[in-house]
Amino acid sequence: MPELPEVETTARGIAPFLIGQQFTHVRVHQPSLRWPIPSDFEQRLNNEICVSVERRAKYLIIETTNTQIVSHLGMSGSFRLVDPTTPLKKHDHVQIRVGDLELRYHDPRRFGCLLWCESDRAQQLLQHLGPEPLSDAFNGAWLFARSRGRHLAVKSFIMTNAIVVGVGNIYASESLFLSGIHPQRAANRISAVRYERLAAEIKEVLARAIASGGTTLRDFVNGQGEPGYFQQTLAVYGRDGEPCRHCAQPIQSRVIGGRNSYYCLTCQR
DNA sequence: ATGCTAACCTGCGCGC
DNA sequence: TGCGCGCAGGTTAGCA
Repeated sequence: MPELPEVETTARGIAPFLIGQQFTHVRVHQPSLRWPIPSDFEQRLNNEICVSVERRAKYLIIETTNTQIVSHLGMSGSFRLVDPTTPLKKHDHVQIRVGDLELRYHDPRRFGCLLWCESDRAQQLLQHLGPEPLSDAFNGAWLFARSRGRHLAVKSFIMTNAIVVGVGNIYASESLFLSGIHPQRAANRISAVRYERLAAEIKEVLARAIASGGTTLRDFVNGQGEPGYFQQTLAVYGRDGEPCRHCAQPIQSRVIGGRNSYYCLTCQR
């Protein structure tokens, strides 16, 4: 599930309950994620005081007095705060007591990770990340400059983390629809003006999704339900064969860069 | 360098 | 009801 808005919502949701608190009763039940949870995770994290919880790209950075954790939720990961007496669910891989609550990392597909920030692996993951989509460093001029000489489909281009972070499969389709750009168009065959529009739509759609996800923060405490943004009306994603909300022509779908992609043949060129 | 594919895993929904 | 198949929000490794 996690696209950038969900990671941001997670960070904002858990931060107030973690910051200033001591981590105790740290337990790892299943270390084999995308990369193994370090063997000293329990021992080294136990009794640490949480200092901050931040998001970078789709990574969560949890800082304590003496160390720093980098976590990615992969395709199916989530952090939830629950009452410590709540029975463990299948695929609850890590539990950390935080005051009166317990933080649990849950990840059925195990594509996520929990790493020490200073590890070679974590540094490798973080070092080539492009600008944050909601920052001023990300704009149409940046996309235009970086796309010269690139022949790949624009959808694959904006999903490349070295270009811009946090644009996942859902919001790539959505932002291209909103900017009237065909997802298959070669990245270097799009004008500066159209990239200006695309950058603006990426910011807009992500900001809206974060605002909508932010309405369900309490879900992180009682551990129920999914963030609300996912219920928002999507213009094209997953609407294969349904009428375009703009022109009523059926929404098309095809695989681009190995990912299913949705678009309107009439509205997107 | 660029760009494409396979791979990592489990769960779910669908057709039979 | 059960079973097999295809597909799923991400990202890296490896190969042309």
